Amino acid sequence: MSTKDRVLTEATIAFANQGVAGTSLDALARELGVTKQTVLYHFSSKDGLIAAVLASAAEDLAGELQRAVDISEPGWERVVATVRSSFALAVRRPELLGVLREVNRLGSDWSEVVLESLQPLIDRALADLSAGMTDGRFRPGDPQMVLISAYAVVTGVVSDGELLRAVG
Amino acid sequence: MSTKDRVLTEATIAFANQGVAGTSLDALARELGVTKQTVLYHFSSKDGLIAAVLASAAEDLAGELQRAVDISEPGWERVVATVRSSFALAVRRPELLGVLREVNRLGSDWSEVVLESLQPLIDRALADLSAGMTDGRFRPGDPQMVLISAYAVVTGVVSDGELLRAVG
DNA sequence: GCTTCCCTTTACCATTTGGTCAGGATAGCT
DNA sequence: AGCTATCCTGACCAAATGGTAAAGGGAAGC
Repeated sequence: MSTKDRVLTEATIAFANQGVAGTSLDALARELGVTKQTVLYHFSSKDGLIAAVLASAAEDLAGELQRAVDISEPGWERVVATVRSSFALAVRRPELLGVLREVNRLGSDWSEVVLESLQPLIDRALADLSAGMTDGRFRPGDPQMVLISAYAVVTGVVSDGELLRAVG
Repeated sequence: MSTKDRVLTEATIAFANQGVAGTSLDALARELGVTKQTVLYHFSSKDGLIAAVLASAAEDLAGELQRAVDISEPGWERVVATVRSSFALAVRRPELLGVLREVNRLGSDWSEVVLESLQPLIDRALADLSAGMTDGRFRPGDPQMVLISAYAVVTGVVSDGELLRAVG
């Protein structure tokens, strides 16, 4: 793996675990066994690195979810497949969801980078849920609330480890 | 309100919004119209401030939830009252849940400070859920998973504003 | 051989960080 | 009046922060 890619993946993990503000370029570089200037060579600034991390994380996330949608039939089966795949992804690559959460405190300028990849998936999920509810395949309810709850539960289970311990 | 209390409440909000690492003592003091040394006078170090914020937030949270539990009858009514009160609290003082989330990246040393106040409530909720499930008042399921999901949804709805916008 | 391009490092820099130390203001007590 | 305790600030510090400038090293092309 190229140094640039190693920086990207390590930065994603660090941003998810310690937060963007809690991750210094020095610490990140040290973790990789390079100097901070190497990081700044590949990503011209910390903001540049953030943008790259967000874009790649969103793309990965969207890609994996899209695959789960594509291999399943519409209806309930697709819902199950998507949820199952989301949990599997959350276990395999928790940093993707961690980084997604970090977007909230970076502000709306940054969220655009992420939503560019995710918005189509969100819209499609809402449409599918809505359709399934009207023709009686799903229990009626607010599709937006269902989606938000699903997202919150998945990310919560994978990201809120400390509080999870308290519950058991 | 005393300066010390003002620092505490402002620090809670700042920690919840920008994260602990993203909140400098200088910025916090500037927000309050005092100098950093004033902050360090009341809380001898940043770690001391963190500890105070966590303790007070956990206590507030536990107190408000406890009240909701106490004024309602056991059973389904209590579940509804607790959920309703949680949402109301999350809207009124979102920083309490934000700070709770921040504990996850501070590490297990810090979570002890928080859990000291919250563990009794968690245990009681688990016991009540479990009892209600066995005697048929609630739909059977995993009490721990129910509690975690409820927590995740409430905090997610209140803290993940940016992603919420994408859903609508 | 030499040059060129890509990658990485060493050497700096200005600013910000958490934190210390020595005061100063103000109120209450004797 | 003096004295003390409480609260707050200015000056300062070492370390860490994001970032720049220059230079070395190695492989490929000529």
